[in-house]
Amino acid sequence: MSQASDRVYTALRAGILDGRYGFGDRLGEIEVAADLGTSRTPVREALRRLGSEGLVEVLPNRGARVRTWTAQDLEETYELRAVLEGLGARRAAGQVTAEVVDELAALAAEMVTVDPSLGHRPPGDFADLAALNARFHAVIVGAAGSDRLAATLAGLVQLPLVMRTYHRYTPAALARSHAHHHEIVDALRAGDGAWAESVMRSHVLAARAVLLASHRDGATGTAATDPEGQAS
Amino acid sequence: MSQASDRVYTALRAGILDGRYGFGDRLGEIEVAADLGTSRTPVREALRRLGSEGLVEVLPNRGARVRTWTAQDLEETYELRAVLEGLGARRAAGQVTAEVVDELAALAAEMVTVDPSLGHRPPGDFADLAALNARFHAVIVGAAGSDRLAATLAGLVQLPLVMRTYHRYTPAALARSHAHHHEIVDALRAGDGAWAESVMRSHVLAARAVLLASHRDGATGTAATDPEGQAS
DNA sequence: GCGACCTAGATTGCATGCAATCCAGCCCGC
DNA sequence: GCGGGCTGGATTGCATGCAATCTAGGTCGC
Repeated sequence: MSQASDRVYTALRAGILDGRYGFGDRLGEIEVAADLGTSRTPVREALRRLGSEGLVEVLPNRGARVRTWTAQDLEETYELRAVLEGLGARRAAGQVTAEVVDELAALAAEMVTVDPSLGHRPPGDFADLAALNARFHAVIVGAAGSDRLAATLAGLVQLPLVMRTYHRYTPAALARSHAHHHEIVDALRAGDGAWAESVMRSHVLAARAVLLASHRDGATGTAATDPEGQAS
Repeated sequence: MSQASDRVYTALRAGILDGRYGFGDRLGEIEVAADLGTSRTPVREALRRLGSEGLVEVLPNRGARVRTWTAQDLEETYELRAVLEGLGARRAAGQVTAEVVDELAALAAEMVTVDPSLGHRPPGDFADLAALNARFHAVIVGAAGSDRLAATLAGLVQLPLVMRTYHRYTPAALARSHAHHHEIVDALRAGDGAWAESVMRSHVLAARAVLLASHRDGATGTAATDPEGQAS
């Protein structure tokens, strides 16, 4: 992490995710290097890395730009996540420990207590909810015990982060999301892989529906001033 | 492709897949650069790229080495492929054209005619079979029409290539593989997504069983002198 | 007036020099 | 004899110079 290359990667990634760099913005090597006080070499490496993760597109001899997302990109990504997170939940159900289930139950419960739509936070303040949700999903993927699955998913979760997903949820959709979380915990505690997989798939596909609906309503998803707020 | 970085990437990838570089071999930047007649910069880029695809592991300040595969790596990778290629088959069933189905049928038929175990090729000559099989799967993924799925799978198919999979198939397993191919074609022609998905999953999981069995029998999978021969 | 060509500036891609880090072997002390 | 520390060699990581490529603007011809 003291490596310059990693610093540049982290900085660029954060800049894209919180909207400092908007969709389609050019990322010139010289410009970025100057901004971050380093040389072009680590910047090149970071850009290639971000390119392989799908956050930026690099054109030969023409530099890199922040990738723009179409409705189809959203749909494909969430379809993949539904399948892969479903697989993760199924695997987790077969080997998760009681301690981890308890942790997940605590996370699910806490998410309800920080839901702005339920009056526990100022309206629009989804920061805590998003963080807890991310952790909830991360714990399940971890409990699946497949490094390969975790790595594959890591390359897909990037996209939702820039969309400030939670801001698009209606209170009803949020309530459904909470219900899903609790149901997933129950399925895992029961050791029922098929159940856990099924609920997880529903959970992700429901998130996809929310995003697609809001996408159709003209919200282009240009990440604005708000760093957090991704869901599912 | 005239780009030096791409040339190095292709050369290294080929070298790993056909066993010129064995599992665990060190890939020094200077050494590789000298071998390929270029400088260290494009070599570095190629190594990072191969690292993100899982073919080599790069350790900070310690260089890159060809990744070694455990039984668990095999299992996880094939589990992911089963799910993802199943998804691809399901999507393809809903939108594939008659022309593409005909092409797949032709590929499936031709695979039978080049099967060494059926006496149509010298024993052990799986080159044509492997090439046709790769094309068969690629056509289906293409027919699924999801760039994101194709990209995700591309990062997973790397592994089987080094294992010379087909050499481990028994004649009975090969016959089953052919039967799967024909059944997938039938399911696609019928537009039956659930059927196509199910058969494709069986197909990949059967391949996993072959690999795992042969892995247990002490075959470490160190790709030897034979460039081709991957299956499913 | 419009379009193709050409040139200039800028940017990426590659090569190479230098500093930081790591590993192996050796030496010294116990 | 054995273990810890240290030093030398080698290798990676970063910085920077140079060549190749691309884009933009203008100019010339029609």
